[in-house]
Amino acid sequence: MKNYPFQKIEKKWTSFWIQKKVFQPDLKKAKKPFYNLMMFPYPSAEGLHVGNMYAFTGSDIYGRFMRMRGNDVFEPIGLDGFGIHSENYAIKIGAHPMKQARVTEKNFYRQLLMIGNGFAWDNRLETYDPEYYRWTQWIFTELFRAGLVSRKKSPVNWCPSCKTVLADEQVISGKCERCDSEVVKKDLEQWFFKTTKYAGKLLDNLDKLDWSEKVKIAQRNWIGRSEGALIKFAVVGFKSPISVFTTRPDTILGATYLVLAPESAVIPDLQKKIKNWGEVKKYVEKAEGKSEAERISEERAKTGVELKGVKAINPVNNMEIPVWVSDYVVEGYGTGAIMAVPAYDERDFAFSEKFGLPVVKAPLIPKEQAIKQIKAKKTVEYRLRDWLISRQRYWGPPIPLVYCEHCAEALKRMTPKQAATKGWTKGEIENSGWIPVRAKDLPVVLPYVKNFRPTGSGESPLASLKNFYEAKCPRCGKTGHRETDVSDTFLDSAWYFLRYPSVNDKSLSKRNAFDPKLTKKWLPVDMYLGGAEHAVLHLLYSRFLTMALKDLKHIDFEEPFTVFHAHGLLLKNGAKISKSKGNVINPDDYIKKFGADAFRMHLMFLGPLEEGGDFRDSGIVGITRLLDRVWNFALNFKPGRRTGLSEWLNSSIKKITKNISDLRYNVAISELMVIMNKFSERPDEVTKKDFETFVLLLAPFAPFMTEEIWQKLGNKPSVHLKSWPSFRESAVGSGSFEMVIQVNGRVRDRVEAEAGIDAKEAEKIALGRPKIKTLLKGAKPIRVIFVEGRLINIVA
RNA sequence: GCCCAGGUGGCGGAAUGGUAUACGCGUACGACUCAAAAUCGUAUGGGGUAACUCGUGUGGGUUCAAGUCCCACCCUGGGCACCA
Repeated sequence: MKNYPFQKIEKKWTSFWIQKKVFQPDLKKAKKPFYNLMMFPYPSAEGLHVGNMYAFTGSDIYGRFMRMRGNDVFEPIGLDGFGIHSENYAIKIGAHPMKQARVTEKNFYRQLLMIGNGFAWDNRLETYDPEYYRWTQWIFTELFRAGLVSRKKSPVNWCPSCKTVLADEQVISGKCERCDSEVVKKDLEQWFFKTTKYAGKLLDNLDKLDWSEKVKIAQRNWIGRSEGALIKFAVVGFKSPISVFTTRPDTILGATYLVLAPESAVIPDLQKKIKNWGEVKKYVEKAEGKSEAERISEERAKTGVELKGVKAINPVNNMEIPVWVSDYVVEGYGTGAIMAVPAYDERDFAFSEKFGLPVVKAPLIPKEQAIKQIKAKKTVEYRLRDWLISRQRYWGPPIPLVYCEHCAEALKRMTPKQAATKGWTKGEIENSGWIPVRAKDLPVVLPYVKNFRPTGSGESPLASLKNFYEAKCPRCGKTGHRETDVSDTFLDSAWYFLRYPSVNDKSLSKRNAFDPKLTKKWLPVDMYLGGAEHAVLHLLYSRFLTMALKDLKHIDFEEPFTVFHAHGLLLKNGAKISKSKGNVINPDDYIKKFGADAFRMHLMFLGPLEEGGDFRDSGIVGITRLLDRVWNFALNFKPGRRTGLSEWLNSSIKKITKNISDLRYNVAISELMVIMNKFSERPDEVTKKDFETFVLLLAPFAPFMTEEIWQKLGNKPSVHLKSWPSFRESAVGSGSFEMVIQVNGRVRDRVEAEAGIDAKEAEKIALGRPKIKTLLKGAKPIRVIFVEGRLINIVA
């Protein structure tokens, strides 16, 4: 028994594949394009995490399978190396992110080459490459011009450790998605993408997508659609009413007070009427300073202050009811004001209990009737918020806007309509004075800044560079100042899949973010694989951006990923892998020791890809044993005579094909083991074709060894471009089967029977068995159930 | 609290309502060896000498037949969380 010399063979085929561009499809001429993609990694750590290897291998096996099934598979790779994660890592190790990027890039590509994936290396991209981010900035300006970007002052999430604002999606249970610090609220003016404009479409389209169900559910919950009504409550002695949103207009008779969010603009408006203004002001200020975590830690104990002197009128019965302010009502959802119905709402009930407010169990009215009676307006509300895109950091694409006072002044002298006819864009009119940099002047290059660390002042480090922020207005040419914030990393990754097909054509890249023809041919992505943790981050942002780009007529589809599957989590000895636990697995060590094929197969054998697996060192020998056996079988192979083995192989091909399609690679591998066991038992019955079939079935899992064996068998490389073995759906009914004989549902006997027999014949055989005779003691069967080719059950 | 996913040998995990524990790890014994490793072979859910019997988180139910379907509950993992 010889050990498989993986080092030599891996080296040989790695260079062969690259030289011959085996996995580089002709993007223009491909007949059956299949875009197979795994979420690209962010190179923030020492090297590729074993979790990345796990996911990439899972994706690659699918890609190789689809290639052998006759598709032109495009499997690109790149790095998401721009942004806060890479910058934080650079800070941690005391390097400059611009220099560090080159170091990590080299290491990541080395590792990604090692695992033997069929990547289209010519199309790789890095998000920090100015040739890439010029188009990230271009997308920003396109959305800006179309009125999908707005500058708003609002209470936003601020991470005190990362010293920047964050989007809602990047706050996980009150903590920063990157560094786990508690996030606080700050009132700041920031740039937002209007994701809420697409809330309805983002939700409705989910039904049409072939995605992991849990991810769709997470998105549905995040978007949070509620049908309800807006109800106006007049305020005694005040001109404008207070508008509330409710999903239960039918409970209006039980509405005994109103509650406003502390941030509600209605409160300052009512200042003159509020008799206890000092107390109210104090409460509002305190509530605004609370962090998310603080609000949670208070276990929902209700606090609040009555706005004394303010009375609202319940429109259904004209009762005067008090108005309160409390932080259990949130600004930014509905109108930031509610009607409290303590008899029908738990939270309102708790509040009433605490402050001794009346609980009126009033009769309910049918919803439609209630809406009509109080002249309410039916509406749909979404939980989804706009995407906060500004970051007060260094390592990202500068937001390509210039503020120009002259243009702001000019706009003031026009109505929006007039401005529009004069060629001002929607975004420029909405955000007076802000002018996007023209496409031909992009990219706005990120300058080298020695002191790149975040300042914490609410401004990016770029704000300290006069020669950066001083800029000519793209519209009037007078001196203005640049926006100095950079954009969110998630914007970089929200469109990279659009860029891949177009990336290697350098002449093209100067003109287009994505070539229309190539985009039409290759997109949307046919198979996307990645982590479920991106359910409401990357996956939602990408969907939004794709919809926006479609509406701007840059692409002709609105969903980026036709199929998406989430891979599971890889554990080590039952525990989560983390640096703090010290159980990090370095893939390099394993590949060096066992070879890439063994490492790939070991990872995939742990469990179904979508459920993850538990990595234990002990298990890998099962795979190396298999590979050594295959290798030795190949070395000693002498073609055998054709027998029943070929027939039996048919069902194995069928099983393996089905299990790969379902991403159940663990079961496919076990079936490969079954075949090898059978081959070892009866080596002189294995024909050349049988063995070649096996090699083809093994190829997606062990790309290096199978390539070598394929050549040893006298075939031309590459095995990975050959056709997947075919199979017949139904087994040919020949020979015999083991018939199980049950009595009252219990297995009592087994007998070899002819394949084609019917129920009557089966019954005759069964009743003739001595064991069954004894059991029945002469009793006549009440009923006999026969399952063809499997079993017979005698009910007595 | 709500919403998902899941509880199967010592372990990772298989099982179109039809032979529970495939495949692999581990363990035991045997072969080879001076010996060990590697490799190969055999066995391996519990109880029982055996016939047999009990077994897929718990308790019910449907069915000729339930790990699989239905009802109730327990536990674990994940997500959301004062969204009116």
